[in-house]
Amino acid sequence: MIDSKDLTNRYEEIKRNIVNRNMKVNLDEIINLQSKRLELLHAVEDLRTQRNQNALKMKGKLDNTEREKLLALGRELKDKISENEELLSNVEKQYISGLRQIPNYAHKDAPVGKEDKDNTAVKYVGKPTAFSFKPKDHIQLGEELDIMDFDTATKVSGPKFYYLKNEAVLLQMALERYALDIVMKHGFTPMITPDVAKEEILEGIGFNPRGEESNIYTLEGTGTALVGTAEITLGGYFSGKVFNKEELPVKLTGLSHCFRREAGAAGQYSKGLYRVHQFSKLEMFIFCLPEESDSYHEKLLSIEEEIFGGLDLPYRVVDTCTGDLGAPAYRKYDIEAWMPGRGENGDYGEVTSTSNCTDYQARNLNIKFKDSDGKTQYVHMLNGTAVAVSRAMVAVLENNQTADGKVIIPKALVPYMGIKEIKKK
RNA sequence: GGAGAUGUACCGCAGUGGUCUAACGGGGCUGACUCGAAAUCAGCUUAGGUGUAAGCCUACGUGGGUUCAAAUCCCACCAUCUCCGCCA
Repeated sequence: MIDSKDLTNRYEEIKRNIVNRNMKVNLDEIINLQSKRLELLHAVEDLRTQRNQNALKMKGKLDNTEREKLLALGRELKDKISENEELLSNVEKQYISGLRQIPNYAHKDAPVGKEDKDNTAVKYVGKPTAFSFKPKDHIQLGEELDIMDFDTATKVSGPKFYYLKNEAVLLQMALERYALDIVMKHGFTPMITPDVAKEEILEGIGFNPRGEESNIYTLEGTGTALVGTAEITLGGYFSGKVFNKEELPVKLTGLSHCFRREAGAAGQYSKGLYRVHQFSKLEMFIFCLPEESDSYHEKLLSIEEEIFGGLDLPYRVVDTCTGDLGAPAYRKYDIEAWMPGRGENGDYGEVTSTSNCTDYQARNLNIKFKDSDGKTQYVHMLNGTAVAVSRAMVAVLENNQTADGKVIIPKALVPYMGIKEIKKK
């Protein structure tokens, strides 16, 4: 969430930002709750002071009438306190949940727009792959090469699940290891993270585990959920932590499964491996000083480009518009790879995403650093995809197919796979 | 899953109803002594909220309860350790 003091200090800016992000938040009501909360807090604190002083008077020996008087007052205060505390806690809950609805500020250069159409392509690398034949999509390739099985997965697990077989298994592991080596080279600590997280962590990162809109699978009765990304477990890793200034930046990279409900997602653009309930992803995460987060964000993007560019795949970089940012993000870049089997004649499809969430998540998760003068401030937190295996696989297979139905393995992956091509059995 | 023990501030640990404003020790910081260091001595050293400020309020694993008053008593839960059972 944002700093509660900003509600009045930066009122106009917050209001404009909510509009730019195409969100509906009743800011005035939240401000109203804030002052109501403060009023009740003062009342409760005043009553507690009276209670404490009254109790203090009863320490020593007292005569009976005096004692009875103090006891009566104590009882009266006790009732008043619990009455007011209940009011306070109700108002507080509403206030906090309102405060959490307010999105992060947006970077001044983030394009203003309502939906993904308004995202700005800032860079093109390579040209859409040209074929002398009609290219197949990855689903057809996967079946013909006997490396994927969607139908059986639907029978066993339901729609939007998949089995990988044979070379696709090697390809998944090769992609993970290839990306891991690059990310480690940049000083990230490798981790394999839990695939389950507590709801308070999910919410701190900015995911809503509850409700129809939620993209998260909750584990009933446990207070936990399956993670949609290792961003959750990497970001939650330091919840409650106070860093010394010299300890920053901390750079982590985590490999995890990712589970997403994707309720209602269907159609041409979601087929096959592109949108699935479960996939594997290597995620990068940085905790840093506020003044450094913009430059680390650029750094995360450049690592993503190094990974994707290294596979010789055509892609573009997109600067995400305000309406498409997601509440915690201050700025977000996506890499969209060319996918020849997407849509009628091929299209770009998102393969990575990197966000600078500034102090928005840190305030929820209480992650700070101690300045040289001993003051504490919230850290800035950034995340970025190193490789989302299923989507990377779509791009690799579809771009590297040949007229005779084979797939040529990108040079960078050959050492990790031990083979140069995938052909029919 | 069963039995027992433990959970207190950066670390260790004391505290079984009211000066707990959380002792004591370690560590850290500042200063004195010293050419400098060690040793020694003195002082400081949890976080959040609220208030112009003095101050006040909150937090002793978490959540409830009892009481005029809870680190302390009661209930539930969580975590850690030891032993047993099961298990990749």
